[in-house]
Amino acid sequence: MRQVAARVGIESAYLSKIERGEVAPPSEATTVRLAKELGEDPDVMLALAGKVSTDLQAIIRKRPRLFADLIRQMEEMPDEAILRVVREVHKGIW
Amino acid sequence: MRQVAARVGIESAYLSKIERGEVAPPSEATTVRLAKELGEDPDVMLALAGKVSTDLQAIIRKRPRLFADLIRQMEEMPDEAILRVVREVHKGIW
DNA sequence: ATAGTCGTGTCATATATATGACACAGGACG
DNA sequence: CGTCCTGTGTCATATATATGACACGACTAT
Repeated sequence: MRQVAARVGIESAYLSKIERGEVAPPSEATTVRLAKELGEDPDVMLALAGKVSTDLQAIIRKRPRLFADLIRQMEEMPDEAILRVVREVHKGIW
Repeated sequence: MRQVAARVGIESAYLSKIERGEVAPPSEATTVRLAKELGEDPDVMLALAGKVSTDLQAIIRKRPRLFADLIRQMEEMPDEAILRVVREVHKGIW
């Protein structure tokens, strides 16, 4: 634990508390470094920490109405359907 | 100003500072109440305040990878293309 | 047994976030 | 001219956020 903490750049005591949920989840930067160290997806890790990465937020804020509508509409769609959209979009069909 | 402030539930002095950017943008709740009072779109208002509404964030956090990919891919798409997706999705094609 | 390692409890902040309270200077208005 | 309203400057917090420092009891390996 001390080694992971050192690599992440935080105190081991702090890491211990984080793991056991004794303290609030760490800042975005710390969470991301931790995710990398543990080989986890940063976005997933941030979600577990109850956060959404600021770069995603920045994208949304550039066109709030558009993205707000899109995301709210997709709330109830099954994963599979969203994945299709992602792939279609990726192929540059739009 | 005092009337708007009163309806929004904040001090007029505070509202004054908010308008002139002398203080950081208010909390999400206050920003939304202000938006409603001024007849603005809450999502747009929040965007101006540098925020993204927590309900959108909650939707994203439920499926972080999916939405993270989707949003990042749409970053460079023109408004029009995103609008098409929104409408298609709305029609229940997916 | 003892020295080192491990996770963890306790205490202390430092910085940000979000807002209230109050008083005051300038102009409008009767 | 005095009153009243308007926006604003100053000061004060209260609560959250994010983390460090240190010491201690349990265990492990020599």
